[in-house]
Amino acid sequence: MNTITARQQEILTFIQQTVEQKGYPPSLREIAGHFGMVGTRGAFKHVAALIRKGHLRKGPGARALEVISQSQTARAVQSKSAGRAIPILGRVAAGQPILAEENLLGHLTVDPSLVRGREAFLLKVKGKSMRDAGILDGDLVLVKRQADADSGEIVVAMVEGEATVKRLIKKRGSLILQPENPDFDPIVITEKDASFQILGKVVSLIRPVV
Amino acid sequence: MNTITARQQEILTFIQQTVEQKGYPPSLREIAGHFGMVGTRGAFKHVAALIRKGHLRKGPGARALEVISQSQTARAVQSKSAGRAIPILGRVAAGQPILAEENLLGHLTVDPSLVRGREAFLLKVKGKSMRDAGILDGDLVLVKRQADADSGEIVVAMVEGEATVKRLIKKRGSLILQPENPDFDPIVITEKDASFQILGKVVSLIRPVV
DNA sequence: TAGAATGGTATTCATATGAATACCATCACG
DNA sequence: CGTGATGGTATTCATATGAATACCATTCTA
Repeated sequence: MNTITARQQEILTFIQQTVEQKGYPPSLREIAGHFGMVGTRGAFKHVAALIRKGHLRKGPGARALEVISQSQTARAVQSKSAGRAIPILGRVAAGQPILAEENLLGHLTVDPSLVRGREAFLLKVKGKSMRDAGILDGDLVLVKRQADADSGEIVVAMVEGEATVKRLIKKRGSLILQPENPDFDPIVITEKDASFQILGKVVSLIRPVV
Repeated sequence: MNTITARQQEILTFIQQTVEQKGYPPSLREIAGHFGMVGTRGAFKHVAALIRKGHLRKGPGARALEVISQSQTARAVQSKSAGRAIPILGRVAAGQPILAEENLLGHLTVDPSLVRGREAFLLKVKGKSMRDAGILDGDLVLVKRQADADSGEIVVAMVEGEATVKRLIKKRGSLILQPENPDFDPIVITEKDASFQILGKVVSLIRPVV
């Protein structure tokens, strides 16, 4: 049941590659066209078989194919010897894509176990506001992209057009960005502050001494 | 022209996250629904603006949105990149080869720029004696193997059968291992202490948060 | 203060797309 | 030797989806 035919593997690989390359899966007609088929029925049957065998998932609507096991195993295979190149950001300007080129300081290869699966970036920390959490000026924090976080977690957030690293405290609906240094004051986020945004959660730290 | 409004950034982030999570972009109606809009026109205009500003690309057919700058760097993130697998040591027992198997906790892939050329290992730090240097319990220090070091550098040294991380101070021929925490006392090395040995110099630090 | 850009509601339309029906060829397998 | 699974062609159909027209409120800027 879990066994897959050679032809089905071809189809699956093509779908996988298209998703990897363009960010969205091919339509049935694109699959059929790529393999020289005339109608869509052939491609449809293969896709149906792959869904039945658990290699694909189908969401509602058009072009809603999600690749299941293939990408997961591919990721697990990568985790052995190779690393992932993570972009290093110096600053994060408001109203721009986070990974805008002018902010990019370079890339650093990081062990996949530190960034399992998700989009991530490295941010060069400025200032000493998180000193007592062992995060010093110049450290690189590895940030997993997510729009929310749990209370007590250390996050990177946009406040007044600046990306800042603080501990997030949720208290009766209000948000506090808590520094880990008595010389600094907490930042309280009022509900209506639209400029506030959580960019991600700090999942690791890398300090290039010297 | 390249500037993006806050709302557009929200939309772009949502598209980005959906692609990242499911492997295909949301439809206009899914975007509209997620932001509480009624029709598709609002979402459509934002998408059009993002295409015009170069942050998205539109292929032929339905649900064929490709995220440009964001996903390209995100894709670069996914790309494999060469790193060096560095052994992680939990403890270092006296009178044994440093890399003895029983001490090995595993391996971590590290960017080559952090360990240029030399033999290196990662040591899992125990205790809080280097707290004020931002080295916390559980951190991994990346150690470059060398038998000596300059005064002021942070080193890993064997003292009384234990590997310890301290700042090395050289003073008129005598050696001091200086903690970075007032709760701990410096260790003074007498010249004839044969059990003392510098294992290497700390060149980087990696903290796997959580 | 006029005008452009943003960010919408309400509605409609053309079509790309998934899915179905009917039929067929090949191959493995008991 | 029949039977089921695979892998198709040819054709049709319902609809999810992108895109358009018309209109409006707000904000920012020249």
